Amino acid sequence: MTSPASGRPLRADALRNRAKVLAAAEEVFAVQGTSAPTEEVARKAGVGIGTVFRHFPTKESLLEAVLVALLERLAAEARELGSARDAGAAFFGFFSRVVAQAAAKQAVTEALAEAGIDARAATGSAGPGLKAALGTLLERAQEAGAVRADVGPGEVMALLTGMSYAAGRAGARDDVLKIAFDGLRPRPDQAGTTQAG
Amino acid sequence: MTSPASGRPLRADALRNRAKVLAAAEEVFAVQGTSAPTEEVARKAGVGIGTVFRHFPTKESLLEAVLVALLERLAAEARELGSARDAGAAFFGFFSRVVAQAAAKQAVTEALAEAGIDARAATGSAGPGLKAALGTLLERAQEAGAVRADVGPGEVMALLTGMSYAAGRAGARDDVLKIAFDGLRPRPDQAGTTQAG
DNA sequence: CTACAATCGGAGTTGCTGCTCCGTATGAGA
DNA sequence: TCTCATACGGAGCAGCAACTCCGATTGTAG
Repeated sequence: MTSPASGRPLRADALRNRAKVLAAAEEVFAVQGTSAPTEEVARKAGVGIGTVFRHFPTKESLLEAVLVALLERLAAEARELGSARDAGAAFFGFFSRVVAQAAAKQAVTEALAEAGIDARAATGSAGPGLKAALGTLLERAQEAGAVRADVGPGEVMALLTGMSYAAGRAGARDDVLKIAFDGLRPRPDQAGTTQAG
Repeated sequence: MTSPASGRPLRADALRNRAKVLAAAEEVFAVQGTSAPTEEVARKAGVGIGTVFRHFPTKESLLEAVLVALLERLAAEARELGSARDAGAAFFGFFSRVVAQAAAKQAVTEALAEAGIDARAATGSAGPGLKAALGTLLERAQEAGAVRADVGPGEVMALLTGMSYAAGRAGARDDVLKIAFDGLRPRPDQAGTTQAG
């Protein structure tokens, strides 16, 4: 996505501006939330509004580009951890890192929420990417006996999304994560004593 | 809050309209989100916009009234369960019910998130009310041995908020709750094997 | 260096939404 | 029933933010 769908490559300055806009958007949306005005992004990037809208024809497309970038970065991180020695530590560590990022950047939580809604066209490619990478991490952790066997990637994504939201809004980061992690670990004794109604 | 702060009571029709507006607002915000236009609320209530703004001088005050109502209803429900025979079932059941409501009404999640941020002036009275009622439920469940002893109301509120968000956005309601509940139960063996960094 | 197409900047347009204002309608006390 | 303060309705105002347009600028091929 560094050249237009049609024909020739972007001019050098256009490419530079595109990157500046994307970086500025990420920061602005992280700090002020995704409802921040587009003009703010333009100002931060040091370009005119027209330039922002030329590269991203709607605000939604700009937002999507930012979310996709965030998701891809997370997915890449997850993939790197896929070959770690301690699968349990890799899984829980990644989980923690995502939540920590979400606490700092509200946009991360939104990205996760959108990624969870698979049928969604937006972030369509990056969402599954993260989910797949997370799935690998999860499987290895389960094989290593660090995570209970009866949970799938979908539940982990949902839990991750929820914890990210809680970390950003309510306080108590680590204490709540501790509860979630204990819930994810294998239960030593009884197999299923759950009343969820 | 059924009569104006100043002097005499509301006229009968005014009282009726106030209730209609509040009910309509709750439904509209639940279905369309809290950014739904005020005019939509007026339409649903069958009154003019002027009437909405007379009873609630700003949109924020209308939203606050809705959230307070939701929180108070939840708090009342929690208080009723406070004397149930099975303290564990009462606690987990209440938790489930709140999450189920949040899945249906986006506004509930927002109410919880605001209630979690204590210093907030809005919903200032209802937030602590829910937290206190939840705290009682939690304590009794802990005394009954149904919930681990090392968690407080703050963590439970945060977990509740996160689960509510996840229920509304990502799928997987019961499965994720099951994980959270297992995390809340006492661990039979080791006391604290948690790596949260 | 020149020519020109690609790109830029930002004032202006458009549409939406919170909120106000005031003429009209109505509940309630006398 | 009569009176009038209370309350109503909804057109209109104000501000904001997404998006467009075009004259000015700039990268780059020849």
